[in-house]
Amino acid sequence: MIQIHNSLTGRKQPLVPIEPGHVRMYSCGVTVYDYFHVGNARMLVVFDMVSRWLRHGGLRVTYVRNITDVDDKIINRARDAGVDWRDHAKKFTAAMHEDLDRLGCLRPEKEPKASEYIDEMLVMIGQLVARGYAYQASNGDVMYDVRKFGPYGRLSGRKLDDLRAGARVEVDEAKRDPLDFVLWKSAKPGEPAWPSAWGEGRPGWHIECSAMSTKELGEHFDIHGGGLDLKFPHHENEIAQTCGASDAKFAEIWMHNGFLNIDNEKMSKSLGNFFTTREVLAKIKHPEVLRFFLLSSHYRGPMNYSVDQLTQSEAALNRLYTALRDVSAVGDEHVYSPTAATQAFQAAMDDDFNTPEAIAVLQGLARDLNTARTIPADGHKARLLAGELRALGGALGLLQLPPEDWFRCGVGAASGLSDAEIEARIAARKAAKQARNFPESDRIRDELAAGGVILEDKPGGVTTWRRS
RNA sequence: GGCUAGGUGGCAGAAUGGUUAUGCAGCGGCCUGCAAAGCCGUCUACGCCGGUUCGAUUCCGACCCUAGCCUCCA
Repeated sequence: MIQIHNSLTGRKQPLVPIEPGHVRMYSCGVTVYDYFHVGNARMLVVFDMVSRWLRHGGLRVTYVRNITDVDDKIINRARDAGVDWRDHAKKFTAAMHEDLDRLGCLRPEKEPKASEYIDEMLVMIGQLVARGYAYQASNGDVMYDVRKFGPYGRLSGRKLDDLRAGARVEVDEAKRDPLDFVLWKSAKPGEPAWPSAWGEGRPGWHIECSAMSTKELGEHFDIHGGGLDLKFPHHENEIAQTCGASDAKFAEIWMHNGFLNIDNEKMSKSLGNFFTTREVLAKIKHPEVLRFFLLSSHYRGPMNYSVDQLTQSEAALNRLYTALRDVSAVGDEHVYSPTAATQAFQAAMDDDFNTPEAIAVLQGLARDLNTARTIPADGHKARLLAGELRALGGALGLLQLPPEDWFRCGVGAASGLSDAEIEARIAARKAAKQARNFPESDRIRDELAAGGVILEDKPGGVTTWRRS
């Protein structure tokens, strides 16, 4: 039984799908106004991991992750670039898909775009107005009246009065309460606008997720997720909207991933201390390094981004792929008999997706595998362990490359020596070694090392290599 | 000010009321022409102060510190 920490209650609870055997989950994706940053990548990888693990357990999963393609930032960026906002959003949607594919994130069942759900949003706003939860303010905007929604603040554990005591609330004469938020913004010249009962305008940010999740998953579904920064006010507002419009039960479990920090400060676009996923991918050996890094600490905790951390992740993957090297090339790697490792892995993942613990299990498995492969009689055992390691890694979206591909890619792969040149150097070294001309063979090895190629002599005169 | 999450060994990062996390780094050994990789062994912990307990890093309370939210943000 999978236990999940529910942000709504602050406790773990068993996942009992509303519809037996079928989990419906929604996560708030990104706003496509620029390349997404590594902090966004964390959320995207985390919920990809969640959906994978649920499927791994035999559940049918309908995963919906939205794309916000109508928003102030997009409109502003498009205007600055002198292009239509739709084209701007399309460009960065395509870029997002490229980067996500490289990170090994599977496509969700559905990726609704806000601009395609305007009608649904207007229906929901209409329901909110009709039921007295929303009003049209003097400036034409349609506002949500938070005082009317009793449970407001439940998710974030706040009371309206506490929030007001914060004092830094904006002054907006049009609002009945400073925390009232916009459902529908009245049109301004030059901005995208749609006709509505409240005049031409465009949606506020929060309403899109209520409309899209309801349309695609229904009013009552299993998991709703996103970054911790969306807990308040975005998710709080979503609850107010969806539940206000129809007495919906909405999401059973709310999941929030922690921040990716840099220098122990939150990485965010407004602070300017961020790296785009694209930049990071260009600097590392393989996108799997970033995926591994993002899964190497528990999803709810904070984690710190640093080059050193990425290097450690790369080293960890080197170790795992080294264990798989050569062994996995033999036999059917999908056939294996689960050992205690599979059980431990499953227990870790079932306990609120404890990926660091699960990764530790993989590392223990790698040790057993390394031991088995040094014993000739254990060849079969080694193959089974390799199969198990790959299968478990696959549950996290890791370790799916042929090991040789992993070792041959690297920062020097494009600019340095070609594979053929390396092989030629190795042959020359082998000749020198056979002539017991060790100074020469060592010179060749050092030369290759300087070019980022590390040699490893194996029994039987075989030399393998890898790029550092 | 209100609310939330944390403080674990050189670094990263889990579990756990008494017993090895795991990886990297260090040290010793095996293997190797020497390396690399691997294997074996090994050293560095549990913010501070009280309490509960036969026993607490683990439970309870106070305190200190850090980060985050309270304004767009994964």
